Amino acid sequence: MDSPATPRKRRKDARPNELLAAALDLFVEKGYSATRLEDVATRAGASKGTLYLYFANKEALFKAVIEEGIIPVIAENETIAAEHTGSAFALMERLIYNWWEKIGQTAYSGIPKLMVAEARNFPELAQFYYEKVILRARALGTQALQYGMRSGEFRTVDLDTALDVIIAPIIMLLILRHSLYGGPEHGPDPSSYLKTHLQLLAHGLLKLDKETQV
Amino acid sequence: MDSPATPRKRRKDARPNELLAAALDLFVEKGYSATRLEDVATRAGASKGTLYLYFANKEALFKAVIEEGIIPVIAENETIAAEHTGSAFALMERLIYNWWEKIGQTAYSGIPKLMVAEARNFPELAQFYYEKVILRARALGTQALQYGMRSGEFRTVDLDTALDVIIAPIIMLLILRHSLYGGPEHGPDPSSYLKTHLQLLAHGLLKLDKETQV
Amino acid sequence: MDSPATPRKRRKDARPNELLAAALDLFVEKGYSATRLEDVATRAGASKGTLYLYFANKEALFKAVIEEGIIPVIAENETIAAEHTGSAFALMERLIYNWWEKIGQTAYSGIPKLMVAEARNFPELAQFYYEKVILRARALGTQALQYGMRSGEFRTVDLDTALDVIIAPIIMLLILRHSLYGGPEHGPDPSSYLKTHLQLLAHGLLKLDKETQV
Amino acid sequence: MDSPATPRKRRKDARPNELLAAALDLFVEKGYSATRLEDVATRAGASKGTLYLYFANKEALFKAVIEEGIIPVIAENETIAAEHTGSAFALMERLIYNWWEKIGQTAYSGIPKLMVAEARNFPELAQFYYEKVILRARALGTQALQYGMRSGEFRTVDLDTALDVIIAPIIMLLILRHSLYGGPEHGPDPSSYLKTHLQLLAHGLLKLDKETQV
DNA sequence: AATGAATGAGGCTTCATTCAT
DNA sequence: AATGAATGAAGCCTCATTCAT
Repeated sequence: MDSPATPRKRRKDARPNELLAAALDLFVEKGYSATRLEDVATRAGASKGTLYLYFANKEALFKAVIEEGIIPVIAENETIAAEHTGSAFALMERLIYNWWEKIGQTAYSGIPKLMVAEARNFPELAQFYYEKVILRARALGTQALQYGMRSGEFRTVDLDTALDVIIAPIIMLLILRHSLYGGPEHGPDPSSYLKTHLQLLAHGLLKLDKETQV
Repeated sequence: MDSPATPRKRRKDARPNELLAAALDLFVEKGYSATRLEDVATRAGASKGTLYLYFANKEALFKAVIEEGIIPVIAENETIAAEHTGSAFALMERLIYNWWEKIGQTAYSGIPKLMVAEARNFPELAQFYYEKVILRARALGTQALQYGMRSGEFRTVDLDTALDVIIAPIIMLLILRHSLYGGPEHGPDPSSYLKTHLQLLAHGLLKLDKETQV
Repeated sequence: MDSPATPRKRRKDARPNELLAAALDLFVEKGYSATRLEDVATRAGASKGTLYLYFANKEALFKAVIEEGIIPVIAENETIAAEHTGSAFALMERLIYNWWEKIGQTAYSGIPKLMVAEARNFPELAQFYYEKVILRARALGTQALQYGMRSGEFRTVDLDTALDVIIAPIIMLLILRHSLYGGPEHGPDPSSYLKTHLQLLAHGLLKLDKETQV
Repeated sequence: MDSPATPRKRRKDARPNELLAAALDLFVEKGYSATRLEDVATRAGASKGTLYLYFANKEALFKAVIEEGIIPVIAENETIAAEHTGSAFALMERLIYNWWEKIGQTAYSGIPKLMVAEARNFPELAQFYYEKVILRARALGTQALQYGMRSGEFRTVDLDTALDVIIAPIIMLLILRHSLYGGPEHGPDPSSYLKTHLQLLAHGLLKLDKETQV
């Protein structure tokens, strides 16, 4: 009944997403600098010129990739945190596992490594990522830590530093899988890595009388 | 007899080191790809041609930087481990602090970030770094963990994964200081960061009855 | 009977003129080469494709602009010359002032500069303009000069050269207003410029005993 | 005895001038925009990259052309004016003829047309040319006119406008030879054109009782 | 041992023109 | 009659590497 849009029209609507998907793949594989826009276009089945119909330049393309793929997950986590009832540690687990599912297990997992790699040479991108992603993500972590400290569930720790130390292994896992270990299929096994990390955290963060929790 | 070399001779011998120092600075600041050999030469007070007298190409220059600066520290840590007497945790601390002193507080601190950033695009470099640096460094960590587990000081953990989780925040600290936080003078404060990390580790790794240790 | 065309019909007929008007504006502002057809279409409220319905290509569009705007003024001046009675100098004044009014005070004033700027790179356009505009305009000037010389009103001068020297400041006025002086609203004041020019001409061309004329 | 520099050295010293000469030719032939730097290099017997050893970019190359070729002539005319003794009209003639000889009869004669053609699209170049060339050249003309008016040799005229009208045919002569007339070898004959212009000027500018002069 | 001039492949971006709808 | 998505050739500029001196 509702005959699908004409092929032509379908194509048009799909193009930006096809380009974004191709861009994500290549940015993750090669990094920002080394990704050639022609390759992005070709992988999306388009020509160089077509890409410029949808994105003003390389930088805009990259920002769009972030905007489409990373920021919605941050927003999701904000909702999770807002609606959470239960222990602070459980909240941290949920935030970490949701992030892992939506970012860590997808091609987006390569973005943090990319940012780390190119931030110094592309301050504009670094600024964008810092404001739109890092600040919002850290705010969530801070929230969870404060919640746990106030409720007496966690020991008292320095917020910023503890957050750094908690986040580091997670980011590092992403980074390793996309750099020295040569592709997400190699490197440490994520699920045991995360379990180990959370276990160490449980022992490290929780007060002694809660030692029995995992 | 032991008369110092003539100034001329001194100069000549110094050239490669001047070039290596300049290369280190620029590699760390810009990354491998974005570092221009002309800038390296200029910073060393030499000409582009001269650089090619001492190093076959960009890759050889980079490998020489690693060879001169990183590998000796690994060797030092191997000696520390071999000669260590005392608790396993104390050994881990010594290894970590020596690494921090010799790498973390020098320009070499930028190398891990660089490797992480460019490994995928320069497999030859990645291979070199993996074999000469990563494998040897991990062997040391494995050693310390095994030692602690055998002696009953540490809980039983999966060696590789635990090592990953232990190393991650240290590497991450280096990485952050050289990327998103825009220079080693920014980012988390290293000493409290490391202290926090070791503290969490102490709680996470040590068996319960040792909980009183720091 | 003479019912006005339907709005639809009106619109349709207006399209080419809207496109020509937009093209004139942009050609004058940017020059031929630097004018983007997409901008022309957009300014006319149409799409790029539509433009190609009415004009085979950029060149055809440009020729149409000339055909619509410049050539009719030449034709007008031919009528003025044919019907003129009075002094030769008065004829020259009328031709110059009519040109000034119809071309110099409109967006068409930018065309001579454009032609001068691009003639070498677009010989086809140069040829067109030379035949359709320059030759016909010069013929009029020649006519007026001959008329004045035959009647004894003007000194004897070399026709072609005198014509060049007479025309030059007028064209130059147009050119300046569209180039270095950055827009028709700047540059020399046209009316005093033209008056000065005609005054110098009067003194230069007229025989001594007519010195009292302006 | 003084053996010539080595061919290599010779080459090196000559390169910038060879490039400037090639650039002048092509800028004059094609205009600024349409000149391809690769063509400039090729014409100078060099490669694209070599050009960038000497000039930072297209703009710098163009400015260097002006700096080398036009500005010295302005300076020369400033000296002529400063040292002139004789009639104001004679000074104007000397300035015009020197300009004609050094600019009008060389490839530099194409520069004014280029500037007129591209000023709007390259404001940076326009600014440069206006300040370094136009203002200085006009100052000279103003000087000569004032001198003649003060001495009673010239009628009283509005300085700026008169200057415009006097300069226009000269610039126009250059322009025509480089645009519609398709090359400096065509167009009006310069010497009779200039003579005619000066003659009209003499009649137009000089007071009546000097009418006998040429 | 040292220089630095020269090269040319490679990447981002623009825009006239085409054509399926 | 109108659209606007798509193409791809072309131009500016960078930089690792070579080599004559």
